[in-house]
Parts: sequence; C-alpha cells; structure tokens
Amino acid sequence: MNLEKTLFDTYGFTSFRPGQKEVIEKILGGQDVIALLPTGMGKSMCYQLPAHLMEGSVLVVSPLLSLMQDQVAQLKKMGEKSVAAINSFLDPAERSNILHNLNTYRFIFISPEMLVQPYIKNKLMGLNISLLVADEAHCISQWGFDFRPDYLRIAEIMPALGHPRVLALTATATAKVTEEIKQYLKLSEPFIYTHPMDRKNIAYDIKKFENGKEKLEWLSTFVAANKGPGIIYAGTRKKSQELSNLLSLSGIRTAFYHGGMEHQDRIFVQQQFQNGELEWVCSTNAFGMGVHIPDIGHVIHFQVPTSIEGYVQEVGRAGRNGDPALATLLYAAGDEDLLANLVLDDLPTNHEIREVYQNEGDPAQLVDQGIVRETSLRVISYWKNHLSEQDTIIQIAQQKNEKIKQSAKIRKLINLESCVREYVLECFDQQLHIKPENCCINDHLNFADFLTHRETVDIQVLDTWESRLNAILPC
DNA sequence: CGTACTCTAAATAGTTAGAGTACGGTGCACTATT
Repeated sequence: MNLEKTLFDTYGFTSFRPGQKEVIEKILGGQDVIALLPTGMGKSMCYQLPAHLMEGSVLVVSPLLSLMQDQVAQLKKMGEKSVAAINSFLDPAERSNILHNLNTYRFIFISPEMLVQPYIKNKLMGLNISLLVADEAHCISQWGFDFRPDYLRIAEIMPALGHPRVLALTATATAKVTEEIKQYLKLSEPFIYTHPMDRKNIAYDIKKFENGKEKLEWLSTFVAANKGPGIIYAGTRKKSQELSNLLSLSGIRTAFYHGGMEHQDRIFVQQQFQNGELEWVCSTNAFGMGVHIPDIGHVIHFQVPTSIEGYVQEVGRAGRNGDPALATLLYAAGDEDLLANLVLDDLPTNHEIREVYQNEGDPAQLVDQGIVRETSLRVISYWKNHLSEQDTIIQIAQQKNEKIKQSAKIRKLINLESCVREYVLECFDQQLHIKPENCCINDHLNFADFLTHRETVDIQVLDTWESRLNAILPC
C-alpha cells in the first residue's frame, strides 16, 4: 500500500510530517499507539488517513465541546461529509437523527461523559468501529483523578465496540502520564511514538519581583511597548479581568477569558483573537486547548502555573509558525504556594471518602447537605466501583503526593540557576541535543530578538499608565 | 498563601480595628426556568 499516494489523493499533501507515517503504519497493522507529537505536527492526520483505509468508523474522544465543533468543521471543510459530534449542543431532533444514523458516519466525535452513558453505549454497540482515538490524551491523567473522572472510564466501552484499535494522541506527556494513559485505556503492548518535544524557537525567561505591584508595573510597561499577539496567563478569573482592564486603560486591545464566562462570550473572544482584533488575551488556564493561532509571539505567566506539564502546554501555544517566541514567567515572593494549596484542597478528603462509602441512601444528598463537595462525590463514586474504602484513601493520598511533587518541580523551576530548557525537558525524561542560540534566561538570551515593537505608538495613553495604575489600585 | 468579606467588640451613635472565615482553576451533561 502506498500511503503517500493516499495522502496526496485524499488530502493533497505530498509528504508526511515526522512521525505521522510510522504511527499510521502501526495502526493499519493492527497495533495500539500512543503518539506524543508536539503541537502543529499534524496529529489529526494520524487518524484521518487511516479512516480512509479501514472498514468502519473512527470514534474520537475529545475533551472540549468547542474543540469538537472545530474538528467537525475542519473535516467538513476538507470535504468530509460523514462527520458527527454527539454532545449536549445537539437539540433533541438533531440528536435523535444522529443516533439513528450512527452507522453512516466515518468520524464520530464524543465527550468521555457521553461515552459512558449506558444508552449511548447501546447505540454504539452495533457499530463497526475500527479505531478509537483519545485526543488530548494527557487529560486522562490531568483531569481524570480530580475533575472529570469519566476520563478514567474510556476503556469501559471497548468490549461493546469489539475491542477496536486505540490511538492516544497528545503533545505533552511525562513518562508517568504515558504510563497512566496506557493503564487506563487498557493497552497491553502499545507502540509508543515519542517525538522530541523541544520547541527551538521558544525561549524561556523567568523574572523575579519583590511583590505583585512590581509585576504589574513590568507587565504594563512591556505590553505597552510590545504588540501581540500574546497570551497572559493569570492564576484566577478575577486577576485575568483585572489585568485586562488595566491594559485596556493604556489603549491596548485586550480581553479577558475564563471558565466563568458565558459560552458565547468565550467564543467571541477567541474569534477576535484569531482574527487579529485583539493583541493580548488575559486568561486563566481555560484558554488554549484547540486555539490554533500561528503567530503568538509571547506567552506571559503572570502567576505561577500549578505543574510543569501545564506550563509547557501553555508555553507551547506560542510560535507555532516557527518564528522566535518568548515565554516569560513572572514570579513574586509567595506566588508558588497560592495555587499549590488550592489544588491540594480539591482532592477528596478522608472524611468525604468515609461519608460516601458509608452512605446508604442517595449520595447526592451528601452534596445537598454540604457534607461532600460535588466533584469529590464524582471522584469517590468512581473509585467506589473499583476499590475498598481503605484503598481509595491510599489512592487519593498518592494523588496528593503527586500534586506536591508537581509543585516542588515548579518551585525548582523558579529558583533554577542552570538551563531552563534542559530542566523542562528533563521533567519529560528527554535530553537536549542541540541548544538554540536563544535559549533561556540562565543560558544566553538576547531579548532584542523577541521584542515586537509597536509601529504606531499611541502616545496619549502611554505617558500616564503609572497614574492610571495608581488610580485603580488601592495600595 | 493572599484577598475579600463578615462578624464582633469597643467605642459612643456611626466608625474602626481585629479576628474569623470562605474562596481561589480546568468541563461535561442534565434539569428547570425564562
């Protein structure tokens, strides 16, 4: 079989990107695959092409509804008509129509939550699914344990589907995350493709400040002098709004973005940013997955991220076009503990575990009575189906330990005196072979190469940002 | 850990300081209400 010919005939591309062919060959050969491909390496082709060479449909488990809609639109744009997404966006008529005609679709997108619904499982059971794709598979590990436990349950559908081949795709996975993907998707001997994840065109900077006000001053000055597009990651929803409001006062085209906003508003911000109508987006970690903007030149972390994985994912949204891009991590004393504690508090407490295990009525009442938090209930309910109470307590304790390790890695990053790039790669069990000329703050960095000066400076707004800053800050 | 808010006591009539407490980030689906 000539894969290149199929690639050209179907999609018009003359050659594969690194990894694609290898991954596709393994899938066609009947093997499960975990593919670690950096952003922009054409992950979706790894299931799109096989779909044309196999009998039956491809079922893609996707983490976000908006991402799903995007993927569907992309495929349709490429001329693929038999695409459907099963999710809560569907009105009852569409939904019933799609569910009745499931066997006519070549690509079916679905959320993990939908996938584990018994009636959906029944609908999928009669289908000929040749490949199950776990897109953004790091979510299994990143969200499965404390946030979206249905991510741990994807494998439950396998028997009903007659054990199709499985392809797990992600851009960022440590050895531990890869192991968890393998474990929870129940893959016995997967082929693991790992592409070097270093992004040569992204340089790392870390700036330390005495307090939050100094960070703000630096940010205002920098953003006033440098045009976007850029993303500023804040630690809280409120902070993302504050930063956006502050920068707007200086005449900068900016907007905020976080999970507490109306869906329509979120889409609007994303579209404006994609169309170049916004220069800087101030957001929480909600922003990014599924955002494909090639020319992001700056990613600034105004507050410290909660894990190296999260940091790398967010940084990786810069420089997709290959142009030089700068990742700047801002740190002020005390920042590292802010979200670390929050993240720990989020896992179920031993008390909550005991309550759920010993509860004999409707567990939802525990939530109503304020004894158990809602996410805790969902996480504990998952474990209750698999483990004893004591083992669940041990399991959750291990998760907490893991979170502590993650925040220790971040702390080390902040205080690093050696090469940032090497350290980040080390966290992903990879080695740096070739160091780019512009590497990081600890190992050669020429800032001039990354500055994106504004061509038309809006003088009237630049001169008085300090007074504006003081005006809105009580300190 | 830091912030914002609430509560309480001591001051004396509306204000203030300090103590205590709740909250902070990622999303799906479902249901009830407009």
